[in-house]
Amino acid sequence: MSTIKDVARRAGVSTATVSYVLNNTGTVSEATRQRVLQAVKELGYRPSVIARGLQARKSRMIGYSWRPMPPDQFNPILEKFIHSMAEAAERHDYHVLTFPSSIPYDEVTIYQDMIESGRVDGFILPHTNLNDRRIRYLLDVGFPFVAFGRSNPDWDFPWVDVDGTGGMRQAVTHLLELGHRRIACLAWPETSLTGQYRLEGYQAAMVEANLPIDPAWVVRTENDYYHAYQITQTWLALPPDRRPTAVVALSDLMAIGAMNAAADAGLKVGPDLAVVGFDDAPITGYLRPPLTSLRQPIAEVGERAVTMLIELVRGETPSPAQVLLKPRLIVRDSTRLSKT
Amino acid sequence: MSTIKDVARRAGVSTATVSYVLNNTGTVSEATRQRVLQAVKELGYRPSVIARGLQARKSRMIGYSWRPMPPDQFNPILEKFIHSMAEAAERHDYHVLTFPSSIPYDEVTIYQDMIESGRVDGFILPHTNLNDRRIRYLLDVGFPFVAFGRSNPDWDFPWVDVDGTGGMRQAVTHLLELGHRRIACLAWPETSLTGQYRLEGYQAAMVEANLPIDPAWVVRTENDYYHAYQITQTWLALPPDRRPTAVVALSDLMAIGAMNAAADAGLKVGPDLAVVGFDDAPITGYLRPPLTSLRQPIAEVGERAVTMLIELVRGETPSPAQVLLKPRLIVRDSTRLSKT
DNA sequence: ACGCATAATTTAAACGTTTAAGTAGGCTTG
DNA sequence: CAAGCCTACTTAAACGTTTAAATTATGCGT
Repeated sequence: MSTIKDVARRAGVSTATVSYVLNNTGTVSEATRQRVLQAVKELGYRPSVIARGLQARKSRMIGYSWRPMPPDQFNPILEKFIHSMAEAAERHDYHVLTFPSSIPYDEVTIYQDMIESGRVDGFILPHTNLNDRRIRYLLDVGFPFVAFGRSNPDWDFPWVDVDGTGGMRQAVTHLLELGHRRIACLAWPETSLTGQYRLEGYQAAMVEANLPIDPAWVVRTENDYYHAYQITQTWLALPPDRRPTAVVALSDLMAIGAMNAAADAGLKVGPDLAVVGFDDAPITGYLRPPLTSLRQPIAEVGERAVTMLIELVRGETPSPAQVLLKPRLIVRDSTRLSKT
Repeated sequence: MSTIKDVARRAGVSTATVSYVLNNTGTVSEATRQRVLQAVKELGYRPSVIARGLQARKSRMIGYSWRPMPPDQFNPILEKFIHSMAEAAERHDYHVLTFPSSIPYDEVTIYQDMIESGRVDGFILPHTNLNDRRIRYLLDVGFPFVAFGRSNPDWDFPWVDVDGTGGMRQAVTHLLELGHRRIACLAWPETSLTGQYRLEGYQAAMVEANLPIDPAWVVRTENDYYHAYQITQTWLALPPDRRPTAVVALSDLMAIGAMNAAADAGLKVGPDLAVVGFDDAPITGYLRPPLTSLRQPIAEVGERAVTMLIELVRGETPSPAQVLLKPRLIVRDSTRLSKT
């Protein structure tokens, strides 16, 4: 593996000149520039990113850590997200370092480790929440990061998020147009900010349509298939005038629970009970019936987050520093009335 | 951020001594050792991994690139795999660098880039095949890697793989025990080595049971839902004495295609047509009926591959250099005879 | 008290870059 | 034609470690 010294020797110049040519800095005559480039080509020289990193005190690495899913759940967005981040990063000669957030550790320790050892120049933070300790820590130490998700309104930090409120509003509006009036919502615990935004969208759409929300129609639970299944069962057991004809779920996993509960009760999902999910996981289209769901623009989230982060690392101020993207409702048979 | 010089100054020693203490090399008196450690603690000093990397000409990074899935398909193992690799790596102070294998590029170029810029010390290679150009290249340049999957038998390189042959044999044996005699197989094109191994397991189990394989029962196709759906339809249209009563698929995605084709034909999956998948994706348990599938020990694959790779990077020779792990058949209702 | 072996520590070079500061030489300018 | 100014380079220090080699301190046997 050849170094800048080898190139300099072969081109008959100093290493400084080579460096200037490679970085398009300094003033170099066209003749020497060509000689240097020739030498680079002949030797197949590639600058060492580590040596560059030492000099610049930058690693050109972006750290990304996600919460591992329990084995029976799926992470519908991880692959696309990492992929889009890595691609965007590569365009700027950055790379993505994935590290696990093992449970035993204090959540913040790993981030601290990564910073202090100089492994990464910045972070993308997924799964944010109110009073997120990682955000608080990174703000305190002034280390660059961009969050995928929001947090406390009085914390000023850069984020990209998907508009859960708008998404749920779309979903409910869609159901209203189909004639549904009694719409239930499989929600998340109050501790989830993301869940809160989504729930608000449901509520807002119902209020705007002047429809009452029966308290029984909103149930908060962990993101879990069986909970969703059971809750749907209780809904189906309500008296006819209170029984929901449609369910919007905060995730595809819960939507599947609702679908299966309905099917097991002898109902036809779609005509008898409409179901909408959130995330548009790749399998949704293969379910029976295929599930209507809200597709998040994951690739765009990853791309914009990384772009913003690189600006931050360079000392620039990304503008806008907060980006809210719209999800798109993918309509499938789980919200179609006609019996297929 | 303090450096080794700061520590040396504070402890009243040279930087060399600090380095010896930190790495447990050289001979340092207990008194100075304590003084150094004290200084380290007081300053919150952490060695710069970049500076270390420059000196050692090592990045302590493991590169991992995977083929992105088409949007309508899912990668059932990616999350677990990256997670297990990252955890194993961290135990040895290594980290995982994920990079996309963008289509436009020549497949090998990206690996070359990573090597020549000194980004990574080794690779984990997923999705191997016969005459795999990445393997050939890495062998030629002598760069450390461990493959997840096998390749040409006459190429000697370290790999970890899941025993597809044994897995399919398990699946078929399970079906035989349930009384099935006409078993079909949704296979992959001949170009897929993994597919070849799995298919051989199916064939071997049938032969051992002295059962004839009707040529119509083995259909090779790309890993695709719709193909699987259509092929199953043609099977169901066969005359009763040739119509399969069970289907083993080389992936969950194709198994789902088979299940849906059967359901749409008015058959009950399980009693009327048994279906077995491969991968045990997290959703399989939530399908109707839940899908019997072969679970790959992904976490162990990741862990062992990384351990082997780190040995290689250190110049050691991992033993064994080839590891074949058994998948486990998870039996669910898609292969149960009783009508639920 | 001396020489010697060994233990403890320091010096300085090296890893592969970048870049501030310095230096020639040619060109303009009054 | 000297003073100054570009242009096109080079020199050398710096980034934060490790480590071979050199140096100094310590203890031991006689």
